[in-house]
Amino acid sequence: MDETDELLSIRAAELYYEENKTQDEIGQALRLTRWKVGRLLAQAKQQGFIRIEILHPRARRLPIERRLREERGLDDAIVVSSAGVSGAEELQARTAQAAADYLTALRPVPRTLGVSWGRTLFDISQHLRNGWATGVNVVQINGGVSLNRRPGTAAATAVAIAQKGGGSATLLPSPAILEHLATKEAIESDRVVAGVIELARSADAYLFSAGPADHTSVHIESGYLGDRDVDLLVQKGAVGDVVGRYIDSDGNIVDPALDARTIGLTLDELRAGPLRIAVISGRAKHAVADAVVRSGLCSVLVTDEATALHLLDG
Amino acid sequence: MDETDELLSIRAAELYYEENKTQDEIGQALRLTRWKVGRLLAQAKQQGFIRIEILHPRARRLPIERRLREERGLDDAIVVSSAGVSGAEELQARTAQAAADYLTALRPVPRTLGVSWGRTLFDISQHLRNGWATGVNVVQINGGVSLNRRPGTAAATAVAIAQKGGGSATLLPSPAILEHLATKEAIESDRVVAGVIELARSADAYLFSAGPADHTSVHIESGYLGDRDVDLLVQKGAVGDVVGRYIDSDGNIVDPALDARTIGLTLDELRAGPLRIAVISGRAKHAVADAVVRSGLCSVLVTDEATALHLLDG
DNA sequence: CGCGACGCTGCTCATATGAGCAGAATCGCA
DNA sequence: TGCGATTCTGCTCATATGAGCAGCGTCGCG
Repeated sequence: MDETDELLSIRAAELYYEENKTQDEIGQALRLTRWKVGRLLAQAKQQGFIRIEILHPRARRLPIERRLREERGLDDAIVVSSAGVSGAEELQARTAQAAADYLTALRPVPRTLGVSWGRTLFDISQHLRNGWATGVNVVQINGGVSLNRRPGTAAATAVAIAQKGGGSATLLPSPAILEHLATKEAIESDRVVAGVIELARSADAYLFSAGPADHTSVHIESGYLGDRDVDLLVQKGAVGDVVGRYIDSDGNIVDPALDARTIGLTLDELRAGPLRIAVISGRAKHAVADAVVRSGLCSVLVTDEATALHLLDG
Repeated sequence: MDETDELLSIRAAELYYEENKTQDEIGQALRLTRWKVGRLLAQAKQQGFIRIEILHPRARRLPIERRLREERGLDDAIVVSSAGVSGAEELQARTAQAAADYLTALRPVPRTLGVSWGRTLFDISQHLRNGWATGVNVVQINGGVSLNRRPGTAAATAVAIAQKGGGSATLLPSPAILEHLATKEAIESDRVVAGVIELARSADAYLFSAGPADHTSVHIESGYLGDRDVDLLVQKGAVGDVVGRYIDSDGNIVDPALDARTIGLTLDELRAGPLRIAVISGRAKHAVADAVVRSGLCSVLVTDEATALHLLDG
């Protein structure tokens, strides 16, 4: 397109999109045939001069979702729009809402849903409507009894999801990470705990998030790990954690000893699930989102636009 | 529009604008008639959920231009888009380009064009094409021999506009502001100077900018005023200057004594011109732009989107 | 200078879309 | 509950738009 046509296409676009003139009227104004106007508008679009945004908290980016499915091999992807977002927490809320919407629309409705816990999962539980399902049983897939915070946020999440879905929750009564391997093995061999994990293994779907490998991690907040521990994990290549297990950028466990002291489904058990919905958003989680997708931990990803574009274009 | 319809309208908009589906196809996908889809899309637009931007350095905002004409009584207005602008200087460049475009398209072509000088006018002169007019005579309308900077930027501006327009420039060989009233009167009574000012009074069109009343003012840079002087002017209510004359928010001269020492057209003489094109953009000039428009100093305004919106919505 | 190839123009025709309207459904109020 | 008022729905019809195509001009190359 030469200079003159480029300028004309902009003038035409202004009249078409801002003034709602017909292509015929624009032709008269610019002394062009209406066909020429149509072609100029097509060129303007094709050259990317026209940007159309949908400004709404529930808006999604379907073309990006398609690319995630096609280029990253996901079964499904939900990408919320970042258009007009004020701050990071708004993006979290939008993503949580989208995850809740996805769960609600999910067919067939899972009879047993395995869930992790954390800030993201809690948000999702809050965004779910009462009656989002009828009779969903929720089971925790990793340990989550908090050590120093008000106990029960993990439990509250699972219970809320279950109650609003007209079912009941099965809690995993255990800390996330134990200090000694022996303790972990003892807890794991407990009848109740073993039963819960067994139930978790057989869930129809998993819903989980991932945490960043930095000092904002919920594991530090909960007292399972110290700043020091996280620094060491990062040194070993950790980009974040999934169900309490720290992984590197390829999705491999970075510290097998630590992993052995972590209660809940293993990553391979998680990966064996038929439907694995990961909900991951925010700048800090770009790297771990990539690792989760790369290693096939999730089959469905709910995320924000910026994270999605990071996964696609680096 | 209730919650359900709002959500549906967003889904429809995604399919329509991002996936290029027809309303009929969307109807099938969402189990709606195509008429319902059309109505949902109309509602989405009307509620402002759909934003269409034209991303191009030459893009203008026609609806805002119309409002400026209608609500601020301008004969014409040119508003450049701020969409996708990286920094302040890009906005200046866009505005200067728009002013150059406006001059080039101006009919009838003015035989004599009165110009002020400054950063903005210089930019315009650079953006004009060679041969933008044939035989335009340019005359300076205010004094502009710089005291401490390389002399001639003012002259270079007028000369460039004239040369590219196939005409010649008449310079006003005088400083902008004199220290003593007597000196000013002496210079003004000089045959040559008086002749130039007389020619300036009879120009077919004026092209000028305005400066902010702050320490970035070109009058400080040129040595006509000190930081102290400007502070005093601001105290007296100055919002900026036009052709070297400082005005308050109603367009009145704030310091008559200073004004009397300023060489060039008076504001009333400027206001008497048949076509008065002001080119004003940038955050710092919002107040002075308002004063210029409010007091009828310009009949045509070339500006940026943010400044225009400031003039319209405060 | 001649000739083929390419791109651009203005058209016809098919399709997509918006305006307007009559009947159906819903609402509000007694 | 009944009834008028209002909104909503699905339609017809007019219009706007995009696809495709033949003719023209222009360009590059021999």
